[in-house]
Amino acid sequence: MAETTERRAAEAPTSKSARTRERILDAAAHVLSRKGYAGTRLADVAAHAQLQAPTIYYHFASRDELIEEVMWVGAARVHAHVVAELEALPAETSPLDRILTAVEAHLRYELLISDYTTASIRNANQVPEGLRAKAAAEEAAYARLWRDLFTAAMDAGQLRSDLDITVTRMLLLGAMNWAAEWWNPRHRTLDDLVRATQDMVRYGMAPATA
Amino acid sequence: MAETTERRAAEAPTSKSARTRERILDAAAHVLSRKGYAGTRLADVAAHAQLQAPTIYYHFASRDELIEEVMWVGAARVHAHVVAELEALPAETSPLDRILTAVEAHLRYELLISDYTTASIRNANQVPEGLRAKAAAEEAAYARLWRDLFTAAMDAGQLRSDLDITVTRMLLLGAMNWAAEWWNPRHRTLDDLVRATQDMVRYGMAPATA
DNA sequence: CATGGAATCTAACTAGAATTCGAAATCATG
DNA sequence: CATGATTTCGAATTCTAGTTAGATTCCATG
Repeated sequence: MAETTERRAAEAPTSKSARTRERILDAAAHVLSRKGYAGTRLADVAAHAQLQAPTIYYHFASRDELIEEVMWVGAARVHAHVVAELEALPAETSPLDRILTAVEAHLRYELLISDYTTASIRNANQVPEGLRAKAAAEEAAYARLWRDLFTAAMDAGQLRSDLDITVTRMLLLGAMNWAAEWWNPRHRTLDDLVRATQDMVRYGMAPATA
Repeated sequence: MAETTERRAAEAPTSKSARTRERILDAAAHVLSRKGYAGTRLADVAAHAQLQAPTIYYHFASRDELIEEVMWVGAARVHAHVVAELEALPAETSPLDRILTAVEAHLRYELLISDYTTASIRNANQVPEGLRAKAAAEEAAYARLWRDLFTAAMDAGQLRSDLDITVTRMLLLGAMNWAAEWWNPRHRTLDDLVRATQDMVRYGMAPATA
């Protein structure tokens, strides 16, 4: 987490214009993640960013361009975060442990840090094709990362040999993405959620003897 | 205006009015599942139902009432389908096998049979509060069904004793719900998806020996 | 075949929201 | 403090889409 703060500090916008632009993007991510593509009103975004709607046009060419950037940034930031966490691991870390680390990184970023991620996740299928190009490319790269993690674990014999790693990978990502719809920090700590997800990966639900 | 208080919606439509009403509902479910709440245009719904937009008002009082019914029907129908499949099981079926049956029933209904289910799933968090009451009540009842399935399996010793059944249940439902976002019958059969999901429940990903 | 209710249509109204434009306010700098 | 550039705003424009009203077509029945 200190790492994230550091990275954010490094990317901290300097000029006033850049800071306002970032505030608008943040507000758009917030609204987009809750109201969906068609339901995102520039007036709402402006209110969250504490300015008037027309001001947005000084920083973005159009509503669609603003949304396109939110979607793209959302996908790019989880990806970068997970990559960073994986690279921080000791070189000898086993493939299965790398998957468990990726699980934790994905959940933490999605649920704690970023409205962008939930915005891009929830609207992946609602946004018009034209706006999806950059985001889709990022998502494809992120999917490759996960595919490689699973392939490595399978090659190392750390996964059931009859496991359908393509389907299972999507099921796992789905379980994590959906957590944004129901997880409530008042009912369960994020630590508990992370642990339950990792246990699910390792052990399933049934006792080992079954 | 046709009687709006009518309850038996899923049965075979008799009158011409009832059939048209059903066609509009089907079209609304289709559009809603793809465009989201705010993106659902009555003109699109009308086009899918092969009629003009104002005709919808002969069968529904407003756009919101139409959408409310789609959301409610969506939740109610999966629930009813899963219940029916469970009741068809022999009385001596083990709690774990009942969970696996529910998994299969949920996936098949969601992915094969019903646009309503995906519509209600995808829009649960986007629809305004006022429209969510009936759907939310249905979803709560459905959640209780799953909770009872898990509790029974835990009591029977068919789940790991340290399993967090609340979180795990939501992870499982999330994995299944998310499948609507990515599952493509051209890449994987539904049978394969069902099997992979059930295996995930039973065995997790790692080999039993690990 | 006539008739009246049921069902659907076309045309018009209206509200909301993206966008544009020119004025006003703010800010950096000499 | 003055001035020009940067940034923000209020007002006006335009387009979209829900809704209403009234006319028209469909259809069962005597």
